[in-house]
Amino acid sequence: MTAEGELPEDVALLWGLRSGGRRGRKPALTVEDITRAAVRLADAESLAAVSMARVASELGNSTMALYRHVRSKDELLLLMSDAALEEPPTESAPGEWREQLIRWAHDVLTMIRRHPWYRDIPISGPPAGPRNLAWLDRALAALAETALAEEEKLAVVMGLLPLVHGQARLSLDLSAGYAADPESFGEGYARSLARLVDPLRFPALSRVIAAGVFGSGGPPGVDGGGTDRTGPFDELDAEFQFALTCYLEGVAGFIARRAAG
Amino acid sequence: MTAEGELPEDVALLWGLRSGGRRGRKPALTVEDITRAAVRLADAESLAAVSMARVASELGNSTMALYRHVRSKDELLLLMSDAALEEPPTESAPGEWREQLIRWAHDVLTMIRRHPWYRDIPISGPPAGPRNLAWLDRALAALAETALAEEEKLAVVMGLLPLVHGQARLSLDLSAGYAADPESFGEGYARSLARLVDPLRFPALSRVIAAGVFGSGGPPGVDGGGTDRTGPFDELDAEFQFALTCYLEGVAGFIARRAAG
DNA sequence: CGAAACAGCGTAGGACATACACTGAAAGTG
DNA sequence: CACTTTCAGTGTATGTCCTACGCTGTTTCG
Repeated sequence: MTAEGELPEDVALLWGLRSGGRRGRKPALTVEDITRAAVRLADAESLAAVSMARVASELGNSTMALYRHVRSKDELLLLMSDAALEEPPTESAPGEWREQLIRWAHDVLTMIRRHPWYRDIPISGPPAGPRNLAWLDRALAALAETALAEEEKLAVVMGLLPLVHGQARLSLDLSAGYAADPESFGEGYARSLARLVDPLRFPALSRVIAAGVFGSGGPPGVDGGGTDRTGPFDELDAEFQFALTCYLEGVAGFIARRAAG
Repeated sequence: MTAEGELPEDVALLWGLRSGGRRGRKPALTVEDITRAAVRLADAESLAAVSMARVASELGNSTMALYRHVRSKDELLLLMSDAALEEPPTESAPGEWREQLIRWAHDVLTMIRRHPWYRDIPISGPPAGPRNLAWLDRALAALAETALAEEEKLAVVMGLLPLVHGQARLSLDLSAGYAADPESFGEGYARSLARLVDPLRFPALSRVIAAGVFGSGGPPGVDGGGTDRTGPFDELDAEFQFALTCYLEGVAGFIARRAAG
């Protein structure tokens, strides 16, 4: 498609622009096939289940066949990280910038929750994959009508990103922990804390414990840790909602100041 | 110390309350030794370098000796995650709640940066380790004088946490990526983007690119990816500062409303 | 002095990523 | 059609990892 000029290897791979000669045996595998199989595996089990051998056998090929299409497992992970992001909705979202960003953050969050392994893939560089950039674009588009400079729009989005990712990671880790050992949450957890936390050493914390905050509302609502996780994350979602609202209120103040001065 | 009653295994381990008989051969290794050695290894190289074999040989023992003190590698990781957190400063911080929380967030951030592997350890449950709770206590203490209910104080802190952790992860991942391949940042990155990003498909994004935002201020300032990373993280720190300010401004509004109503 | 309890060690099994040399198929060239 | 080049997929081997299991030798209690 576009000339492949001098693009970095990784970027070319992400955009499907690996040159590829036209002589020799016809490939039976494509990069897309491999990525899809890996994503399916990760969705069904976990990122740990994604080994080159498993992916290859899932495709009915030998392990080493994959290395013709992918330089290393890290490259495969890179591909997976872009494939996990589904195409963002194209119709422009309704509402002013704040509602749009809230919507965006929730979309990202539920998307990550559909692919819980996403959080375990290390980010090795700035966003470069097509889907990743599509989501970035959508967030920036929400701020298009505001009085912010382009650089400031980016800063707002880049501030939002860790909030969403951090929230996703926290809630998913806790869900996984809860699924693995429900005993360490709720009641039992509260009792352990009460026993261990010395009111002299941890005054503020023990006041919170004494208020019984930890007792009832245990961990996030989890449907069982299965493959498709659309269940209620009410408790933590409320926290996320709160944090998001606070952040955006701060941004609103910033925008108002920009518009005025 | 405190009776070990019915504490969960993990919690007992974290608080150093593993029973341990007094008969038999004297232990040459303690859990603390093992944890310290593992942390030292992770600091010096990476979390991937922390294998049971490496840790054991670092201590001049055989691999399997460690399993007398630790049930699995996951338990060791759990111990490491609490050990990475240094004891928070005990003198109560000056200033009102907002300054204190900013200070707290920066302390946490620099602490994580001193132990970059911290972000790779999966969180398997609610905070239970002594140091972890100490930091939680300090954050809650900052809000002690405010008009918030105990539950709301916790919500404010729990909202702050993903922000800090997400920021830490993002900035460290990017630093690592930059150290591994500086070409994919700055100039080259901007040029790749300009070539790949179709203004029709990504209108908002290409406006940002056209504004030259990506060109100059590339990645975080990194001193080389070595062991001790106290170098300037200026670029991303500014972004973090911005996000933090926005969040806390929202919290301030919330507190004001609580105090009024 | 037994006997029980306990720390550390050696081995072995199963999993992993991947380097390397190989086989055989497709496409171009004469 | 024959021959060569280029490339896809395979098999083997190396070095790493975690950890289950059984053993040896030491310490302390009855």
